[in-house]
Amino acid sequence: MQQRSEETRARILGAALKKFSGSGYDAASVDDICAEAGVSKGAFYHHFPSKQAVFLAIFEDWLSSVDRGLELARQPTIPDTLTNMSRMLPVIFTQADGQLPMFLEFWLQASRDETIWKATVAPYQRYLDYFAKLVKQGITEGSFRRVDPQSAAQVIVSFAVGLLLQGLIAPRGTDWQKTAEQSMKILMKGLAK
Amino acid sequence: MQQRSEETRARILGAALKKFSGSGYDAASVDDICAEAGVSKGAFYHHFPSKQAVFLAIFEDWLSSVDRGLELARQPTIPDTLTNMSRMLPVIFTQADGQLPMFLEFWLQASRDETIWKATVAPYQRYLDYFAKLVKQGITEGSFRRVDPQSAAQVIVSFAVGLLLQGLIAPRGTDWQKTAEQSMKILMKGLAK
DNA sequence: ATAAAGATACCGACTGGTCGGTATTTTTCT
DNA sequence: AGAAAAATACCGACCAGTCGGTATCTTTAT
Repeated sequence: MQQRSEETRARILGAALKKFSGSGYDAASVDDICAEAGVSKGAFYHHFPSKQAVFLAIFEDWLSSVDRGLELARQPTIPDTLTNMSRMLPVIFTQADGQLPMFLEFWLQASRDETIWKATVAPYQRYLDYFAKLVKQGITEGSFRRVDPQSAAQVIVSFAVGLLLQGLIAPRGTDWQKTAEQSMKILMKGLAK
Repeated sequence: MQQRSEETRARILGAALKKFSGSGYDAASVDDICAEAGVSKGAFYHHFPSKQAVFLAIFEDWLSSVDRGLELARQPTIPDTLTNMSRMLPVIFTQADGQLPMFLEFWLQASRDETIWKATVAPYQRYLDYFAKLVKQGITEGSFRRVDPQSAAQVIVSFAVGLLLQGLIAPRGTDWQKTAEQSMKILMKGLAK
């Protein structure tokens, strides 16, 4: 069976995640990753056609986990759902820990690399639509006033992304739990009927 | 007179800006920058101690220009001031054009590099305080309800940063003028009395 | 059952090139 | 002349990806 093969592949992915997180995509060399994984360079290129491919694989895993998280946050009413989602942000801060810079770097490359751009824009659009749909539901259920769902979605995504970004360089022990909650309250008030 | 010297320095800065914008900090090599500037490597290292120093110089110039822009946006009332500032965003999109990725990359490095971190966190705090002060003024002037100024400032900054970030990968042809305005309207409503 | 044949997984030295930075020499300016 | 500015040549480290070859597992044929 390809038991060993699969374990090697997993080891490479794990090591790559660790290295990418710690030093960034560029700074993490394939040799580093191989060393971390306890695997030869040959094995690396046997399982993945390129360094970029490894990154893409990690990225897609992460997208799935976010999707799962979003679905898990669903509540009977839209405002409750959004509030619940805002509570996830601090969790992401700590859980994704050093992974944030990595995804930022990925985003960065997306603006320059055709391949990565395609892998990024699609999910981005998906999230935008996702939140637009949520807002629309919020309107029909009577929670929100009749705002433009697209714009509202953009505000929400901007806000989330901005908060994440600030998490990168925020000084010492900022209380993100409180910040996220307070912020979402303001946002919600702006949407509320 | 060190007229020529100053021109060389300016040429290096200009070329560095162009190259950093186009390909990013890492990808833009010192050789590239020198070639673009029509200057030798010796000249480069005569004027700047390192590649990073050049970046820092550019960054500080940029900060100054943002400061100037913010002051220029001031209006009699705080909501008008903020709305006015939101109108600046699309301008930044087009004017800063390819420069955005560069600053994003800078931000990224800030999370890993001690030197850069210091150069980033201070202005970041400054902007946070700046907007907190604006919000506080908005409250005392009676435009805003009694929100927590710190949180409100965080929302504003998050929102701005998030919008900028989205500008990087958004499908071309997005109407940022409208998006920014609509978004700010929602935000304002969330803060309004 | 088992040996031969074939496929898959893995190894690590090596390539061709890039990079930031330095040491040394030449030009320019006062 | 002599100092500042600029040009050139060079260094050592590093890096993504390649390649010839080996080990290990799976399939096939007797």
